[in-house]
Amino acid sequence: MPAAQPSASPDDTVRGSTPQDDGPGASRAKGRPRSAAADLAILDATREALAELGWGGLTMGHVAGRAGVAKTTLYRRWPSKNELVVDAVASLFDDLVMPDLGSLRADIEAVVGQFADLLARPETQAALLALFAEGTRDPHLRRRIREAIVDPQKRLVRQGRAAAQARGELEADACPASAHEEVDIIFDTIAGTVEHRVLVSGEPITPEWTRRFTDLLLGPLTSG
Amino acid sequence: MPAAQPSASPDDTVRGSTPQDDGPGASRAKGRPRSAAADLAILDATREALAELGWGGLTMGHVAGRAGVAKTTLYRRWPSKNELVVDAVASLFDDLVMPDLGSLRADIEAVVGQFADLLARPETQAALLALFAEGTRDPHLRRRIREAIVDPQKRLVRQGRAAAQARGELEADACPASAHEEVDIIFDTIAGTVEHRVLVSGEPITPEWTRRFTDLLLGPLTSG
DNA sequence: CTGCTTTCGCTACAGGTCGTAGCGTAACTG
DNA sequence: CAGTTACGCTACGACCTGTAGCGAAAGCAG
Repeated sequence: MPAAQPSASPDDTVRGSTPQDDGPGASRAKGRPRSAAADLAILDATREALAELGWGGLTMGHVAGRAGVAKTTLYRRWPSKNELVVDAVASLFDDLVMPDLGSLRADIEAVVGQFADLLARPETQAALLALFAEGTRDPHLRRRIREAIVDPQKRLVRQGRAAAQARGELEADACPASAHEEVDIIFDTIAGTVEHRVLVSGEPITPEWTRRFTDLLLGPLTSG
Repeated sequence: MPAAQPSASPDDTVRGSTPQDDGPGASRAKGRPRSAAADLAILDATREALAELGWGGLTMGHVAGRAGVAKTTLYRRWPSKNELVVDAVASLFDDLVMPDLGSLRADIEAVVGQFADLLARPETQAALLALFAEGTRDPHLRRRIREAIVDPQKRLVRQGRAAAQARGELEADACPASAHEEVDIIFDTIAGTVEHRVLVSGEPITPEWTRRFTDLLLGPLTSG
């Protein structure tokens, strides 16, 4: 087990979505630069392998071969399979958008539908729960997952609430702290429920199901 | 609690949790019987190893050594790590009970609290999401997980609804099919949300959070 | 008691993955 | 040009998997 920093690499990539995300002014232009094409090839190969072979079938050697890179090149950028998959999957979640369709119900149903479609993709299915599982044992990885995948999507809840408040469907926030808690609860509820329905129960998200689930969410929001 | 039954039935099936569940008509009681003590030792060792080393650190060889059994004995009963862990973890979920505290709100909050406590245990944390992840790629395993772990807990929702209906807090079910869908939605919502909060967001289930989450659930249930 | 059957613990094995090290070469900078 | 870094390749020890073979043990039928 990698007890300590395994990478003596000069840049410890513990942040943004791209491994060689050299910050502004980070004068990293001394030797041969890392190939950006290799990054894309590796991330693409990771998503493909994820969809084809699943989490358990994905190996660093396979990804390297498929991407046309040496295995050592892979390890030079990502210290482990977990971190690699976080970056490979994170971008998929950026396609989610808050549509603003004119009513809170329509907005919720639209977002639930988008999330269901995302969870129907084999890459996502193979990676998401496995990453979450690894994250329960590795606080650093969990933080990375939250920063790259989970937390950015909370914008959807905030945008939806703001739109509904502008329409008068929801009251304005009493205090910021309470609003923050509310956003967290709504987010955990939508994300957790849809994930459980699709990935654990293994049953599809139908329009009928979405309608009933939205009924559940809308009750307290609209009544008080 | 498989008390050593000296009776004729050598295979006291505990809801199919017995390893390598030979179907009906399987010839038994011919040669040397399998050691029941070994089963218990293996399942205990599995839970211990899960808590100590996590899902990734758990290996068949390690479990065998810790249980004082040969590795071949382990493979003779469970074909893979996944199936072993299903059985090792399933029993933990049987402790959940529906208390019937006199109000639907109190009942929900109590069950959420129990589930949160269960998810706080390291064995559960290490195993649950990893099993779910494996289940997304293996329909047979997913079915086993549902039968052994997930579906049995839906009784809690049914019992809670029945008690609330007896109290007059909820209307009687219109039609059985609709009631079944309702139970599924409630279950996926409670299980998924609490799991997401604890295992993904990594934040604790406080009484305050439980109260707000119950508000969310209670809205539509009580209003109609 | 004597076979028959099955399980048990042990050892060994081939196959695969991990993560690292070493090498010579390629690319880019000052 | 020298200096620095990335690259592809090969090889390696360590580990886990799942199976096979062996002799011994534990039951049951006669």
